[in-house]
Amino acid sequence: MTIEEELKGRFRNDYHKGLINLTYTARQLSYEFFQSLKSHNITEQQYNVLRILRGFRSEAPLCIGFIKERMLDKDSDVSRIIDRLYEKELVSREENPTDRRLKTIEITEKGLGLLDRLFDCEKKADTLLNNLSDNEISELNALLDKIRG
Amino acid sequence: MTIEEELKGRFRNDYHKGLINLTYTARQLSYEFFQSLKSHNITEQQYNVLRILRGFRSEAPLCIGFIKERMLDKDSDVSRIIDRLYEKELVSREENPTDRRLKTIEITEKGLGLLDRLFDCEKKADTLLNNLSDNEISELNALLDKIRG
DNA sequence: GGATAACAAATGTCAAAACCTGTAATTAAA
DNA sequence: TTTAATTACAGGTTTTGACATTTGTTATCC
Repeated sequence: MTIEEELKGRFRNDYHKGLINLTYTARQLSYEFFQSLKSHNITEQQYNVLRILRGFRSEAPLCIGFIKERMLDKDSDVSRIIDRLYEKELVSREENPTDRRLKTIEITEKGLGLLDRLFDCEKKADTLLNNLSDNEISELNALLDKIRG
Repeated sequence: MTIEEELKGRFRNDYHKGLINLTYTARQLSYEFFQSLKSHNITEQQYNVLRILRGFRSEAPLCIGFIKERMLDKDSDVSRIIDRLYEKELVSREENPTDRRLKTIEITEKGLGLLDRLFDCEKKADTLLNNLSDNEISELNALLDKIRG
């Protein structure tokens, strides 16, 4: 395994190793999932926007700035990502009547359907952590929560 | 913290949460580091290639395919990333005399110097895990190693 | 009320990169 | 020798990040 090669004994300390280890493990695990997005004709950023739109539906109406704040990459060009989702009819976009500077973005039924079809891919991704026991998973989550403070 | 909002109680199970938690935490941590690359006029992928070139110098000569295998994104267009590094004189590129299908890529002194200057950024990144004690870091590394099998 | 600032989104422009297809050169295998 | 496989690279499209500017709208100040 090529990651292992590089992870072998090249670290200043455990903290250094921890950071690299975290990065590599996370990317390795999500790689397969992100690959599966391709066959559904959707990109990683477009998926992230859809996920945000679904996850925060209870806080509607959602505007572009709200989505932007929640993207991991703060400089992402959400206006144009929405453009592409709109063309695929995965989101709707309307003027907010109470503040016409804002646009109200919603995930459509078609968008929800796509996320549902991706659910199988997501579930398969869960099994990537099967090497850990229930206790170990809880430990991992506790440690990660603590990292973020 | 917006990640926290989204991490709140929307998971099928701890394994699901573990995967998302891992992904988000890793991206959050590396975000700052990759931002610092910008001021050094180098992109994330270009940094990854340079790091591979330095890390595996003992296994020279390194060809493009070798680098490609070790990139986290297996579909990355290493030929053209090398093009850009070559233009900046951060790598050299020569024909491999024993197999002329291959190109021998090496990091230059200028490239090594750039990585050295990035060392401060890397050290600063180590401190991102300071919320964890020595013991907790060891635990984390052990868990991550176990995930990858 | 009217000028002005603040704001949200869209738009323009460029570079980096993923992705796809294909091709040329070279080597390996039949 | 002919055929197949390998390796790098080129052309082209699309997405995205990065940064600046513009447009329309709302809020604020006098």
